[in-house]
Amino acid sequence: MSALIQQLNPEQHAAVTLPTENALILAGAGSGKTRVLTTRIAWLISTGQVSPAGVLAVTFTNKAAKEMMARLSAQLPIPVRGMWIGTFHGLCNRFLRAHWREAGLPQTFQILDVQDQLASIKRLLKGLNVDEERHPPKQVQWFINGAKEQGLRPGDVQTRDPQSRQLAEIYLAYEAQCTRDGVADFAELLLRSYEILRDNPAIRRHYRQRFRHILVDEFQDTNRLQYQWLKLLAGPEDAHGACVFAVGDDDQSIYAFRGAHAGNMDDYQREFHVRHLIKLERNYRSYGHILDAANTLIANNARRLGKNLRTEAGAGEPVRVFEAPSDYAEAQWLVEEIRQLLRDGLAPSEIAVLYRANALSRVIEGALFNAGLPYRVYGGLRFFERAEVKHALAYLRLLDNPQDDTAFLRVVNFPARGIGARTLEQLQDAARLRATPLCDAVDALGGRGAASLQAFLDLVAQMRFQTAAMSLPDLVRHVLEASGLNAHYREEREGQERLENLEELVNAAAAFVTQEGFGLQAAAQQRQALGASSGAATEGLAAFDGIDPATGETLSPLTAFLTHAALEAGDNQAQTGQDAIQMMTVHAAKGLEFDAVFITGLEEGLFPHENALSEADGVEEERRLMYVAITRARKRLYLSLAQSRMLHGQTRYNLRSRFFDELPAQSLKWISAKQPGFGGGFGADQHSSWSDVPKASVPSFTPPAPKPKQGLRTGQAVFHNKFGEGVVLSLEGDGEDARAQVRFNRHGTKWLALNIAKLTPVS
DNA sequence: ACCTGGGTACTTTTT
DNA sequence: GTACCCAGGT
Repeated sequence: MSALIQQLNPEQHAAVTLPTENALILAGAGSGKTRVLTTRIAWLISTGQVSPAGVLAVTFTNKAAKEMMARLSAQLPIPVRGMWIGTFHGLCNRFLRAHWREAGLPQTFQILDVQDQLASIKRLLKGLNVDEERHPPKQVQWFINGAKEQGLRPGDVQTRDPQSRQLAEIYLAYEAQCTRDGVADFAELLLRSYEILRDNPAIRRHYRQRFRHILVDEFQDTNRLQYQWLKLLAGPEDAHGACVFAVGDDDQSIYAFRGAHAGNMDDYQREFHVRHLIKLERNYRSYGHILDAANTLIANNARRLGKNLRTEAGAGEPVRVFEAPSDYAEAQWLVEEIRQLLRDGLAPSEIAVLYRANALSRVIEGALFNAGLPYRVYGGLRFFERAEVKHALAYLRLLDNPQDDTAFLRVVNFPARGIGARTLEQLQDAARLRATPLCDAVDALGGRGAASLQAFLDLVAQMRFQTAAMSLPDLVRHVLEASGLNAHYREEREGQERLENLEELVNAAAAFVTQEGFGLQAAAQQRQALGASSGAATEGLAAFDGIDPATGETLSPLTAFLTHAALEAGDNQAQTGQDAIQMMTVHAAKGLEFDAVFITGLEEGLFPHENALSEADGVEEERRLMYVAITRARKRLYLSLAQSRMLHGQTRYNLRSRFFDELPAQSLKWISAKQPGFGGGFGADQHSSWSDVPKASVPSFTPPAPKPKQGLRTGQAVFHNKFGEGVVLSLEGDGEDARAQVRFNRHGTKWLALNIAKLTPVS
């Protein structure tokens, strides 16, 4: 332990060994934030100031929580699994599983993700006969989540005008529907936990006595409700209050659009009487020019707590800037620069291409693909959000809770079993009339529809019976077969990938069982090791995940797995297993670092984004976003922009981003190609040929060059492979070594390596 | 049950 | 440009 402490720099050391009082650590990018957090916990425990059970550490992402647990278990010889380390939602879920009675939830309540919630709202609006023009489901969803994140129930919502009055009514009906279904949405997990703590003195007292130290990661990202929750949990400073250790960086606050309130940092300092504000300003990540760029840029923001990153690593290479005539040329330049970096020995995964909006990835992806460079695009659907996986999960949810109408409607007729829209409408009417879940209204119907519905219920009941004694992976496999999902996708032409995902779901279930160490024995051992249960939990309060305080029963593996699926949506792309160039939005890059970083599309309207210009503090948030992007780079940073770019179906001519005027000229090197446009090679010598493009020059509008004619054009060829038949949209290269963008159906395109001889020209 | 055409939106996103 | 949703037709 003392060795760990000694490795810290003076700032970090001061933070880790702070006395027991509320503190705020202003942790700059790359300043060893996670290290300080985990070492603080390790220090507190190893010096006997707190037991592992007395620590609560909260993060925003599962990734951060896992990272913290991994590092902590490397530092301390204690089982970390049972500690209260997790995301806000994960910890609140754990809390609600223990106090499901007080929460008024079924013990096996399921969690609605964003998709489920929207489906639930759509169903509700139909039932209420609400005009979807007047109240678009998305807006209703936004309203409800917004209200919950401010701690407001339907009765607390301001209802001055008819519009908001109706929204409040919908909110009320939505709550009733969730209760009937036995489900909770994400915001509900937090709000209900908050309310239990607020309204139940015994529970509040228990947790306040238990958690002596509360540590918060990414504090600048907390929303109002999360802050109030922390305040309630910590309790008053004088009496039995916990000690709060908040770590954050106001300059990296980029989530205001989803309710993050960086002002919580000011409130926290005031309301928690913070005496020690420690700044971690020594950066261990980037070279000097990169940090100079970051520091100079962010200094343009008015309201800051104030911080300046420094390094002892030297100045390094200047930041390279490239202004391309078009988005296409920008991508070509990118390819050449990346090739050079790879020649220099950089691993592909150490190169990141960042952009402000996902739409910008397309051109770049095309260029990388055609160049034969391996890449991975982050974003899009995550594993547990895929349609086929959601279908499977819906069956699993029905096993657990037949009243889950969202799950019911999702699969009642999938795979198709002759239950039409009219039958379902009748069923929903009947259920509404009786105020029961759909499964309890089937007997109200007659005719063929009723028989089909009954057959569905029987199917689910049969699955429940058959799987009762099965292990979780076996259960999942059985449901995939018995439900007909596997058969359905085996039949389908393009079902191969979906089948693989379903198989992956079985693997995920198996991995989950292994990881969680299911069974009472493991849980009991964990409790014992932490020395938590006997003392505090004798009050009848559970200490651990999924343990019913009254009966001591653990959650079933199935319920736990479903919770896991909702709370942790998984990776957003199948692992290629290949070392690949990383492509992602700037938001997605937060918390990551790479040897070389490209920030693309640095144009007015794009970055800063035009929508942000009209919002209060919008430009400041964009600037913070740019700050985050810059500070991702360790060794090399590239900035690029295009004078013209195809966006929303039309060519736009954007001006150079204002951020260039806010960067230190001495840290930038403007480069340009000898032959801008197409066909001009951006050879290796380009990298040393700096041009003298003056920084403030107005970009000249080069008319977009015609796209080079390369092989066949859109719709002129058909391609066959295992995916089926597809239309070639664009083609590069020749012979057996061609690459093409192929559209296989009306839903999306794929880039493929193919042999031109295999193409069938369209007559 | 499946296909097709029209209409629309389109910044960022974790849980 | 294009991705997605929904309505209405086959």
